[in-house]
Amino acid sequence: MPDAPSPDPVSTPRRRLSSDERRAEFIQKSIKLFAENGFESSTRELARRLGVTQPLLYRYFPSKQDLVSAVYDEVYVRRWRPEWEELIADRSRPLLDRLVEFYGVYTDAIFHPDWIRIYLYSGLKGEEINTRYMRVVSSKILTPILNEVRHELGQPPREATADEIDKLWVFHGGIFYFGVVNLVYQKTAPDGKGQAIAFGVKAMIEALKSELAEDSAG
Amino acid sequence: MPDAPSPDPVSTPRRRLSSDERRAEFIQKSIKLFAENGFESSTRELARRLGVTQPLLYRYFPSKQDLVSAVYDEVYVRRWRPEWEELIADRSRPLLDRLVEFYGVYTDAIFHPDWIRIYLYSGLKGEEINTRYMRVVSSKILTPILNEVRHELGQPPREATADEIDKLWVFHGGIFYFGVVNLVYQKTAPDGKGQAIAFGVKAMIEALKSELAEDSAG
DNA sequence: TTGCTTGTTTATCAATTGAAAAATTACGAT
DNA sequence: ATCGTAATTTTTCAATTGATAAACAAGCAA
Repeated sequence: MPDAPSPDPVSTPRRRLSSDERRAEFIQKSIKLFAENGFESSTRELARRLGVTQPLLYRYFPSKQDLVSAVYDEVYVRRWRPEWEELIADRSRPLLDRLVEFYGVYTDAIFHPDWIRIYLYSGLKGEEINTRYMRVVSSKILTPILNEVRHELGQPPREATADEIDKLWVFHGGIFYFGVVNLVYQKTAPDGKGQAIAFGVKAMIEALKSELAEDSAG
Repeated sequence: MPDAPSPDPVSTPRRRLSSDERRAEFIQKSIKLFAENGFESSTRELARRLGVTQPLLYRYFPSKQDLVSAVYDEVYVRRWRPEWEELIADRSRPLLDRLVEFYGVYTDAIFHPDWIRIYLYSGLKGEEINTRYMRVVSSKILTPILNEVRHELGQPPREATADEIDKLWVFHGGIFYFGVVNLVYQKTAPDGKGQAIAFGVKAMIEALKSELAEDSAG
């Protein structure tokens, strides 16, 4: 007995795609499927959603793990925008403005069920790419923000301490977790996103300024 | 061919436990296993870790899902301390002190790989108990904190708006996510926990006060 | 039309899974 | 010492899984 009843032969007279198109379809549908059900989702369910038989997958990916890696690449690497770093460091604008705008566009990129869920699933799996991503956040977002706050205080840039980075994780994580809560509560339109970001950024800048000023005074 | 080589007959001369003890053992080992590998962990792996055969599980739990439910009960329900709510509301002490202490003991309870990972796994599964837990956090932690901040400003208590709760989620989530980051980075001893909490609480109180004062002025 | 390349399906495997039924054996009560 | 209850194991299923090999067919080139 074959595994799948195969696609409806009437509505789908067996279409044939180019190698590149089919591969891209596999990756896109995988993102949806893995985001929904985790990486233990079966290759048969994936094939079913594509209207294709399961062994076809192995024409494009030597193993399921290779498909997972392709998904990681699409989600983690391809969605990062290098201009984010420039936005944070643009001293022609007030810091508050910059950060509010940065978190606006950053969350526009990552506050999607796909992204957040794949991020969490891969983190729980202990995937190296997840750790790597967090180091990128630390070096390309958190450290630059800290530098900008220092600059506002007229302090010279210096190596960030572990405690300082921890504080920035509390702030950054607060905004991220706000996205998670919205997801869990199924708020389809995150109306409060803007004000939540503004609140977080303001609170962080003020608290950090007062701590950094304290340090240099003591 | 039997599935498991069964426990070493030398070191383990086949011990026999009471019904209650065995059941408790199943639950405790399940927490570890599910936290490590997710709820798709096999019942055979669980039995192997207990030094017991797999079908024994079904003497104690009608199905794997029943075991999962028992784990949820242990993690979500049994670890909650009702005295936390009193701690937050104890107006004989300064609010900052109360909140720093509360988040100290609260994170002592939940900043463990077991708890955090089971929380995340169950959240991704969309389990109802996870949503329920978040509502408890909202009503028993976030709303009370908001009330206390209002009281400090001499404002009368009133129903919290969705935006206000969102702001408190940003703060609370920041502290929670700090725990997640520590877990991912494998920091066995979360040294910076205390200062991260102090930073978060201070930042939140200040930012919230200034926003609430603004509102009542405008 | 013919033929070839390659996208796709069919058929099949071995391993793993949750679960049921029946046989066994530890151990406390008598 | 014997007996019976209940804890535990043995045996076995059917379903699902990732993966392979071979057959098939769509569509382009000659």
